[in-house]
Amino acid sequence: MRMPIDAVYRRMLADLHTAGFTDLVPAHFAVLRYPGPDGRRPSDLAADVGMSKQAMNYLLGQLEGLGYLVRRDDPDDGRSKRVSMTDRGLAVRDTIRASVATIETDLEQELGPQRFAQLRDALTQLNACTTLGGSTDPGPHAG
Amino acid sequence: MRMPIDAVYRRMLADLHTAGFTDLVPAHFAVLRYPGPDGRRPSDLAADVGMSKQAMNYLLGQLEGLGYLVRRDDPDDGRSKRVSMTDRGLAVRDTIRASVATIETDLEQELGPQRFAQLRDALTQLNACTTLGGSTDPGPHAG
DNA sequence: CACCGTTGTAAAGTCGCTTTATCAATAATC
DNA sequence: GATTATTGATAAAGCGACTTTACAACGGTG
Repeated sequence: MRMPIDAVYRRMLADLHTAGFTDLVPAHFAVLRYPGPDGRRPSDLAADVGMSKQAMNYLLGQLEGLGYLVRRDDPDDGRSKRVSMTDRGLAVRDTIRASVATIETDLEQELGPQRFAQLRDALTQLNACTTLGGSTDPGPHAG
Repeated sequence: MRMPIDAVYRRMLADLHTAGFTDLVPAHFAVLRYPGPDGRRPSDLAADVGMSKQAMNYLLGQLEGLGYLVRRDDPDDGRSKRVSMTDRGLAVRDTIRASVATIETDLEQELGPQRFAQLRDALTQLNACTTLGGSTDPGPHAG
């Protein structure tokens, strides 16, 4: 189970690199994932991924430095900020979506339409079920 | 796809902790995985996991310090060493196997026998196929 | 206004690695 | 048999991706 998902991540990163976004590293997927950070607050993004605000802000700082997004003040709340994707950031988002689409097509071709649908449904069900339960909270442990 | 496997890892670690092996951390799974390090050489283990010999040796040093294994000289090759699991190490191996068995049982109960078998087969096929291809070589990148 | 919770962030530390560099033992070549 | 290349382990230093701790700015509530 571990190998296929690792392969998917490698493939996505490879697609991004060949598309010219060579400055992205795997850690950035914590930000650049569905539904994307555009218009959202750093704290909320951190909560989504299950890591600290500081760690998320560290990644956001990197992506801002690379020109993928900017953090601007929230007009409605003086404390908070809002992430706003640049054109480059939107291009990355589109590239990721295209990559995922082609990967799914490849998987469907490998497994056949029926088995692919079964796999998708099974994983979706596991996502929602409580059997594997457990919080996304990383808990107190360094590393 | 990512969420279920993360949940499995958390569950395995939780089972180990409740079984009394509270000093194990996720990184140790790189060593304590099928088929286990017993009788094997550090270099080979590193190659299996796809990381450097130094990193593997770092983990082996931790596990040796915790009393899970020892590194003794290879009688057939003066350069190399062989990993030998202690009783505690063997107990961990058994605990992991039991944990995996119960997790699979739970998944089978959640999905039903047929869907569980389908999931297993699909993932096995993806493991073997070249569509997702790509080497396990981490390549030259720090992180 | 005083109080408390929240947001962002700065600083320092930790962990799990990688790269680089030795050193010893073996294997290959002359 | 001496020299060179390869393989194995491992120490040292460094980096990336976090964490914990600490704090200042802001906002809602009494």
